[in-house]
Amino acid sequence: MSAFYVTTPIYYPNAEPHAGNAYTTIAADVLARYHRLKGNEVCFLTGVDEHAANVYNAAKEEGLSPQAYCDKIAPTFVQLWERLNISHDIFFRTTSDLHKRGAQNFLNVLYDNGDVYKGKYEGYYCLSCEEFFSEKELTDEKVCPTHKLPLQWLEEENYFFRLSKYQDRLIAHFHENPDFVYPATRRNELLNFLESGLQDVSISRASLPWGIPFPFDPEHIIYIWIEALSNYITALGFEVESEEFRTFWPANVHMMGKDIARFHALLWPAMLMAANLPLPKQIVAHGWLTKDGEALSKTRGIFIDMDGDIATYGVDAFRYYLLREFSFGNDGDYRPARLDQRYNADLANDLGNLLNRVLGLVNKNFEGIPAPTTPGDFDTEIKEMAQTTAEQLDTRMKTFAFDSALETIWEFVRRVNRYVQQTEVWTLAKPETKPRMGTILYNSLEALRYISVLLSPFIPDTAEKIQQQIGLAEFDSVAEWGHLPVDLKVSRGEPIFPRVDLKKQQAPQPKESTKPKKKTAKQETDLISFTEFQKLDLRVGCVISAETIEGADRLLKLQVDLGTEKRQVVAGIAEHYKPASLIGKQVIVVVNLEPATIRNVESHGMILAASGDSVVLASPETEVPLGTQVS
RNA sequence: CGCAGGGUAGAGCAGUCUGGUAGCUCGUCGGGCUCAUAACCCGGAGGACGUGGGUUCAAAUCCCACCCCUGCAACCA
Repeated sequence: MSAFYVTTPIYYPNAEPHAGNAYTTIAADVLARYHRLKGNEVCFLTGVDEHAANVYNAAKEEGLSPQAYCDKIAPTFVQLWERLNISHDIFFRTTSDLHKRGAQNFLNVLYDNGDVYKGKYEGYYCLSCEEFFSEKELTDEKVCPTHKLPLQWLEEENYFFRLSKYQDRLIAHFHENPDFVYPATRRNELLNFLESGLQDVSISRASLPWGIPFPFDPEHIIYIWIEALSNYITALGFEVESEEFRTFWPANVHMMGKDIARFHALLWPAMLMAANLPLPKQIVAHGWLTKDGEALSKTRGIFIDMDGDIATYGVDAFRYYLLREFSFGNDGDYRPARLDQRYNADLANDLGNLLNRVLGLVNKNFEGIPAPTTPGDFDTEIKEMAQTTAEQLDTRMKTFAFDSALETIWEFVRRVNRYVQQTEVWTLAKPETKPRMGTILYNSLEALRYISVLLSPFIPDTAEKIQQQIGLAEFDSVAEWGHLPVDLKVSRGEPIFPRVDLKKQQAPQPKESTKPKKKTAKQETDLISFTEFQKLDLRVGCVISAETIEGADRLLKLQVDLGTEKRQVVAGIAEHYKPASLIGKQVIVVVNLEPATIRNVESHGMILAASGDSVVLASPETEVPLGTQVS
C-alpha cells in the first residue's frame, strides 16, 4: 500500500462553478477512486482560491465584504461536488487560518533561504483591475484592455522571487523526468519556454485590501499565484510538519486545465526547490471544453447546462460522457446530442440491457444465483478476458487515457453480450441442460460484478446499483474472478439506464435556449428612467459611403447623411454587411454620443443594430426625411 | 508572420512522439436471435489520411512549403 495524493486547482469563487471546473474535478476524482480501489492510501484535495482580485470585485458589486461573499459562494462548489459524486478528502479554503499561517510560513522559508529580495516593479497599472500590464499587452493608447480606462504608470516596491536562478535545475528536471508534464505536447511547449529564459517574478502587491500580508513586511500582500500554489502543501499542514504532510507530500498528480500548466510546472517547482521540498511527480493538464463547436463564454451565454443534462441522464451519464468522449489532454467538444447517443448506445443498450437480460433469466429459472457446475465453451475466454481487461485498464490509467480505459471495459461488456448470444442460454431451460444454463448465468453475473468493480472509479453510483441488483448487500470491490457467492437472491431488475426518448425532449425549444435568459437578467439590473432615455438623441440618417478599415475584421467606416450634416461613423458590422450593400440605406444613428477613435478612425455616433447570432441594422419601416428624430 | 488548436469513411473522434496490412463509436445496408430497455449477435458498403514537394525499400506518421477551418487577443461608440 502506498500513498497517493491528487489535487485539483483551487478555483476562483467569483462566480458559481462551471463545467470546466467540473471536468477537472471529475478527472481527479476518477484517479482518487481508482487508487483507493487498488488499495492505496489516498488524499484528494480541492478547494477555492479566495484572495483573488476578481473575488474582491465581485463582492464589491454585490455590496458584500469579500469574506461574506466567499462564505456565500464557497458552498456552491461543495454542493456541486456532492451532486457530481466527488470523493474529495479535503475541501480547502484559502481564507482558513491553516492556509494563512502556512502561506506565510512558506514565504518565510523562501526568504530565509535567500531567494526573496526587494526590488522595484514598474509598469502600467489599472486601478480597476488592480493589475499591471506589460508593454506587450497594450496598444499605443495605454488603456486597460478590459476597462478601456487610461492606465497609470506606477512604480512600486515589490518583493521578487529568484525564479531565474532555478532555470537550469528545472531544465534538468524536465529531462530527467520525461513524464513530469502530461501530455507531451504541453511538456515540449514548456520546455521551449524554459529554454528561452526565465525572469524573476514579483510575488507581492503593495497594500491591497484583500489578501494575506507578508510575514516580514505587513505592508505587502502575497501575490495571488504564490499564495494559491502553496495551498497544495498548506492544506496538508506543512508548517507544523504534520503526519499528513509527511505521508502525502510530494503530490502524485496536480490536475488542471492547460491554461495554468505553466505556473504549476515552472514556478511552483522552482519555489519548492527554493524551500528544499520534493517536487510533485506529475503535472497533468487537460484540454478545453467547447459547446457545439463554440467556446464557452459567460457574456455570450454559451455554457454547458450541467443541471439540465444531469436531470435528464443522471450524474453517471454526465461523468461517463466527459471521460469517454474526449481524449484527455486534447480539447473536447461537448455536444448534448452526443451525450444522448452515448447514453443510449453504451449505457442503456450495452451495459444496462445486459444486466437486465441476465437477471431476467436467473429470476425465471432459478431461486437464486446458480452454482457454476458445468463448464463449457467460451467460459475460460470470458474469465481470462476479465483479467486482461483489468490489466489493460491499469495501463490506460497510467497515461490518463480515460477514453480508451472505458473503451477497454466496454469491449468486455460487448463480449459478455456475445457470450449470452453464442451460448443461447435462454434455450437451455430443459432439465438436462439446466446445470449448463446455471453456469453460463453465473459467469455472466460474475462478469457483471467484475465490470462494476472496474467501473466504480468512473461511475460509482452505477457500479453500486449493479451489485445491488445482483443481490450483494455490500459493495464487493475485489477484482478476482469467482468472488461472487452462489444462491444470492437477485433483484427483479429495474433498468439502471432507462432509455431516453430524445424526440420528446427536443420538440419545445429548437435552438435558442440561452438568449432569453441573458435578456431577463439585463432587464432586472439595468432599468433606466424615462428622463435618462430622453437624453439619447436618435435620428434617421442615410449611408452615403462605406469602406473597410485596414487591420480590423469587424469594422466599417461609414459616412452618414443626417439631413443637416454629414457624419463619419465607425460600425462593427463588417462581418455581416458588405460595404456596397449599405449605400443608400436608411439607418438610425445615436447622434449625441461622445466621439471616439477606434482603430485610428474617428467615429461621431453609433448605428443601431440588433446583434445576436447575426447582426441586423435597425431601419425605419418606410423612408422618412433625413434627420427625423426617433423616440 | 499576433497567440493557440485542428484538417483521417455520412457524423464525431483515435492513431502521428517510437514510419511497415487505416482503427473506434454512431449512422447506413443485409442477415440472425427473440432471454432483454424496439435492446443483443453476425456480415457488408463507404477513406486521394487538406494540397504540393522531399527523405526512405516503405509516410496519415519524419522534413519543407502552401491552402483551409476553429478558438483567443485587437478592434465592436
